[in-house]
Amino acid sequence: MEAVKAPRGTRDILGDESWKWAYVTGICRDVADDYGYKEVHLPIFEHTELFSRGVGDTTDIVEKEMYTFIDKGGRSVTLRPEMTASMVRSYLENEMSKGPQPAKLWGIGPMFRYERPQKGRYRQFVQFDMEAIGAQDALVDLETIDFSMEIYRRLGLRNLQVVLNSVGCPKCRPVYRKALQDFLRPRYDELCDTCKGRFERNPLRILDCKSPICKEITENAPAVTDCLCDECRDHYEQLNRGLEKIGAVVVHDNRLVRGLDYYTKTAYEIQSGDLGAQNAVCGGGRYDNLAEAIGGPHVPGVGFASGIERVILTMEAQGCSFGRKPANKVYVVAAELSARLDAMALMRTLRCSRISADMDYMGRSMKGQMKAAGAAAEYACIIGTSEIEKGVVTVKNLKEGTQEELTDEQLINKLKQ
RNA sequence: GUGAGUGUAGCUCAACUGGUUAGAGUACUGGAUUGUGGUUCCAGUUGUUGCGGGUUCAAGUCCCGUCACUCACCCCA
Repeated sequence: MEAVKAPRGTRDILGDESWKWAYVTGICRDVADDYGYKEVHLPIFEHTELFSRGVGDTTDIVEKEMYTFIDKGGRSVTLRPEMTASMVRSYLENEMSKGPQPAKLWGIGPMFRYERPQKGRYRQFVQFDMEAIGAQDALVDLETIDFSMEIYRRLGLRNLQVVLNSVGCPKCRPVYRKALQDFLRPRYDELCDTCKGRFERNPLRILDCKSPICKEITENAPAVTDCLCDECRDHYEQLNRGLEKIGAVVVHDNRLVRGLDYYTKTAYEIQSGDLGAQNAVCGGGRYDNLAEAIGGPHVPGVGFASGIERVILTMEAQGCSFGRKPANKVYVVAAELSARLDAMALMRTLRCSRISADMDYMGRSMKGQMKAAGAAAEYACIIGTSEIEKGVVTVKNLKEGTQEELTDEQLINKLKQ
């Protein structure tokens, strides 16, 4: 019988890689602390309704990418495809509006989307997510973008492009929508099949179409930013002034349309030139109508999500540092089989002093143990009958090849430094 | 969901147009060196050629199916 394998689009992150994850998520955590955001732990599955109403039931995510199932109580639940809807749900449910505003939250964890895997795209993937809920000031949009850029700056990433757009609000979007439809109508027949379908349902997405014909047709289409209402225009201008003030370089792209319905006003993406087709390392924006969509009062919010796999892929492509790879300080070598219990005791002493140590459990020869020591540790601590008699341990510096005899106490003092 | 490419040892890859018992490097284990690794030398272990079926005297090689991986479309982090 064939052994069971991990499901498609999932993968195991093993010891040769997991330390990189600890480094990256540690930096995300540091930045969140410095920006005054608090960590939250939210459920990995939610009522399906949260996403169909929040993300939008005509979006690809909800229409064809969700892991939805009926639980034993007959409820339809869904493995979260993104975190923002849960964040807003949590804000409402925990009455965070009664606390300091905006509520500044962050979280990290796995998301699930049923898609065909490719480079930088998995069915289970990890996102770092931050949200500022309860404020409509453009300064918060600015902080959001700045926050994301600061993470990548600290990680040492280069060649990133911040792509910015405003997608308007319920007041101006219908105006733009109509302007766009009027513009496209004369050449409707030439649009690709998917865009014909988008024409009524979500014409903004046509701007994002990669088919050459559609690209050509939309080339001179009216821009969203030309149709913004006064409020949205002000907001966008304030944000741009702020970005200029902090020296952020952004690219304006009127075609940037996010695939989630809840975005209003600010929409942005940070793209990496060192990924494949899935080049967005971060995506976010404002979602002033999300709270209402899921049955709450009007509560504005902004935030972004960043895909950790993609960040790590980009860092690897750019040769960025991941800090120090964890390695044992000491490998304890038992010169004879009879000394293994003493080796074990020494190892325990070291570990209790927070000196990382390991030893052989395979009954290997001394030579074999030394070889393992050389591959895994800075020092070899050799213990055998002569050491036991003298009450010492032979300590060998494996890089320099020097060695000396030390008591346990001397050894700990030496290695503690 | 669509398209293309790839599946041979733990890893990286060989095996001419189908032709003997599927090889090499690396890794691993032991030895040379009976208490000392990273260099060298010697020896040894490692395989359902992804899986299932078909064609053939003969299949790692050709055909069909299936699964997985990779890349792209789509979508997005």
